[in-house]
Amino acid sequence: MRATVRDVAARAGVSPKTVSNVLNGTFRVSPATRQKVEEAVAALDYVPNLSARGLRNGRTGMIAVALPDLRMSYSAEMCHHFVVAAGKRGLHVQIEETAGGVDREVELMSRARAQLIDGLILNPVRLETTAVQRAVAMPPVVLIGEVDQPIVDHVWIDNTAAVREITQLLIDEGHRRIAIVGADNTATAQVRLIGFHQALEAAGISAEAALEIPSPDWHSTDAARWFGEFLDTHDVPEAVVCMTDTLAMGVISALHDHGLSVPGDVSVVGYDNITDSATMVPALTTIDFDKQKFAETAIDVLAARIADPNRPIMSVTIPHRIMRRASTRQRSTRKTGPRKTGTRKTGPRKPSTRKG
Amino acid sequence: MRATVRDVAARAGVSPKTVSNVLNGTFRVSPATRQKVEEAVAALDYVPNLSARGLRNGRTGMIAVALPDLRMSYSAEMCHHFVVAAGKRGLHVQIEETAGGVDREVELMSRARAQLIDGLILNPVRLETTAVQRAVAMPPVVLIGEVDQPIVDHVWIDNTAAVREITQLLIDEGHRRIAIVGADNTATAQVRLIGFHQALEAAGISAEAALEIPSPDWHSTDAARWFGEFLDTHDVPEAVVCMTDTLAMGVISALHDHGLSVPGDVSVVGYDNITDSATMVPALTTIDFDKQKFAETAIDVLAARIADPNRPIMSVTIPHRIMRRASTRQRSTRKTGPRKTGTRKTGPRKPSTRKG
DNA sequence: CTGAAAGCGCTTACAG
DNA sequence: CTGAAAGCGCTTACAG
Repeated sequence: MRATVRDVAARAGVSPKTVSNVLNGTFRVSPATRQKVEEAVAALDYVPNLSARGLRNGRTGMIAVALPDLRMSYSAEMCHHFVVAAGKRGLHVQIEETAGGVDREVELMSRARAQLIDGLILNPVRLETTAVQRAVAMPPVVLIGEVDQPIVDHVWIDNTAAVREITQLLIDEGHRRIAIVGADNTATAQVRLIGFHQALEAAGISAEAALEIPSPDWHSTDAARWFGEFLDTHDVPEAVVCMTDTLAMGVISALHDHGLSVPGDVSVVGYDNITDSATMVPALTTIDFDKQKFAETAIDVLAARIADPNRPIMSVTIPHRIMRRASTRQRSTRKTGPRKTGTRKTGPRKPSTRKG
Repeated sequence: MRATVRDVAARAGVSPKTVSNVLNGTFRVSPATRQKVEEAVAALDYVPNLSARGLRNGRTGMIAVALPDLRMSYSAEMCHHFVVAAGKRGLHVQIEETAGGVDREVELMSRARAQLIDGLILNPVRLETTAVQRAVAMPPVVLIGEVDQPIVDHVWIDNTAAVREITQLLIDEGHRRIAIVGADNTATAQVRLIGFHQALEAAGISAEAALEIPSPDWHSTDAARWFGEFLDTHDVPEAVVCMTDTLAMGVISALHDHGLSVPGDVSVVGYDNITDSATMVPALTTIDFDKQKFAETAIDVLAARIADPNRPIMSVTIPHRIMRRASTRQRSTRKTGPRKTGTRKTGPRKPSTRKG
C-alpha cells in the first residue's frame, strides 16, 4: 500500500502537521526533526497524493493549453515553450485541441471549473462565437492569438500589422498581383486578411476576391492541393502571402509542380517562422516573433490571474519582425497587369526529376 | 461560491447519493427524480470537483504523454492522435518532454505515482538508462518507441526492419555509397542504425564510419548545418538515409545549398511520413505507419493496464511500409567507388535563384 | 516548535 | 429506490 502522511508521521515520531511543514516549508522545523521526517519519507517511498492536495488547496499545479490544431509545426513549437515555461513555475500542462469548435471551448472552460486545472491558455478559433462570455463564471483564462476580448487577459502578436508589413515588403519589391492563401473565416485568417487589404489599399492596388484563396485545413498538403487548383485555373500571381509557414510549404510545392520557381517566377512569404522555414527550398521569408517570450508571458499572466482573480485585465502584445530569407526577390521590371501562364519562358517541368 | 453535491441534493430535495447516482449512472433512478436533480444541476451551474472525485476514486481521468522533443513535427502529429484517442475514452492528456533525460523520466514516474495522472505513455530517450526499473513501484506505463523493456507494456514500430528495408530500396536502385544522418547515441538512432548496417551487410557493402553523420539535435536546421559541413569536407554520397523526415528536410536543404539536386545527384529518404514530407521539394520517400492506430493502441493498452495492473505484459508492433515518393531514383550507371564532388556535371548553383 | 481535529467534495458500502 | 455516515489524504486554523 501507498504510504500517507500519517505513515510518515508515525515512523518519524511526529504529527502529520510536522510532515506537512517539512514538505511544504511553511514553517521553520528543527534540523533534527526535518531529518527524521526526510528519512521516513525515503524509507516509505512516500509521494504526496496530488488529488488530496488539490482538493484541500483548490490548486492542482496543472494548467491547460488549448490550440486549434496540434498537428501543426507551429503548435509543436508553442507546446514546447509552454511546457518549459510552465515547468519553470512548477506547473504541468494538459493539452487540448479546439478544432472541434465552440462546444469544445465551452467544455474546456467547465473542465477548468472542475478544478483539475488551475487555469487555461486558450487560442479560440472563431471571433464571433467565443466561449468567453461575461455571463459564465470564468476560470482563470488567458487568450492567445487573434481574439481581443476585453473580458479576459490576452497575449498576442499584432497580426494585422505583421501581415500588412510583409505584404508591404512584397509591394516594395515591385509585386502587384499578390495572392493570399488561407483566406477562410477563422479568426486568425480574418485578422491577417485585414492587414493584407490595408497594404494593398495603401499602394493603390485593388483587392481581387479571386486572389484570396481558402485552404479549409491549414496543412501543407491542403495548401498544395488548393493552390495547385488555383494555378490550374488562374493567371500566375507575382507573389503569394501565406497565412502560415506550413501553408507556404504547400504553396511552394504546388509552384514547383507547375514548373514555376520561387522566387524566380513567384515570391512567397509565410507567417510564424517555424524552425523548418529556414530549411525550406528556398528558405522562407516570414514573420518572426520570440515564441519563448510569448509562452512565458502567457504563463506569467495566467499565474498572476490565478493568484489574484480580481486584478485588472491585461493585454500584452509580443513584438514581431520580418525574417528576410530567399523566397522573395525584387521584380526586375514592374508589370501592371496580370501575367498569363502562357507567357512563362519555360514550360512546366518537374524540378524533382531534373538530372544533375 | 461553487455549488457542491450537497447544494444540488438540497435544492432537488434528495440525498447526495442520489445526485451521484444521476451523475454517474451507477444505479437506476426514477425519471422524476432524475429530472429534479438535473434541474438543480443546471440552476446551480454545478460542475463536479475532479480533485475530490480523484481522491475518492483513485482515478483522475488524466494520463501523461512524454516525448523526447515536443518541437518536432512528429511529436505534433503524435500529440494530436494521443489527445484524440484519449478523448474518445474520456481521458485527458498531460504532455511532458523527456529531453532533460533520465532524471526527467524518473520524475514523471513519481508524478504518476502522485496520482494526478492515472498512467503514462513514455518514449524514453536512452536505452541503457531507462527509468523503468524493476525495483521501483511502477505506475501504469506504456513504452512507445525503441526501448524494449520486458517489464512493461510496449507499443512500437519495428525500427530496425523499417530502416533495413528503406536502405535496401536505395541499394536496389543502384546506390552503394550511402550516408546516414542522425547517427548519435539515442535509443532511436541506435536501433535504426542496426537496420542500416544489416542492409549494407546483406549487399556486401562495408560500413564507413565517416558516412554515419550525427546531428545532436534532430531539427532540420541542425541537420542542414551538420550535413552541410559533411559535404564541405567529404565526397558526395549517392544516397542519404535520414533518421527522421525532419532531418531529411535539412539534408535536402544542404544539398541544394551545395548545388546538388535531389534525386538527380543524391537520393534521400526519411522516416515517419509526417504530413509535410509530401510537400517537400522533392516529395520525400519515407517510412509510413498508421499514427492514429499507433496512438489508439497505446491508449488501449494503457487503459487495460490501469484497469488491471496484474494482466500479462503486452508488446504490440504497429506495421510500417515504405511510402515511395520523388526523392529517390534509379541510378543509371552502377558505380562502385565514391564519386568526387568535382565529377558533377553541373557546377554549384542556387536553385532558389534560378529564373523562369 | 508540535498535536489533535476539522474539513476540502466526492462516492460507496451499509441500512432502511 | 433513497438516506446517513464514513473516509479518500491532505493542509490549516486552533490550541498547547
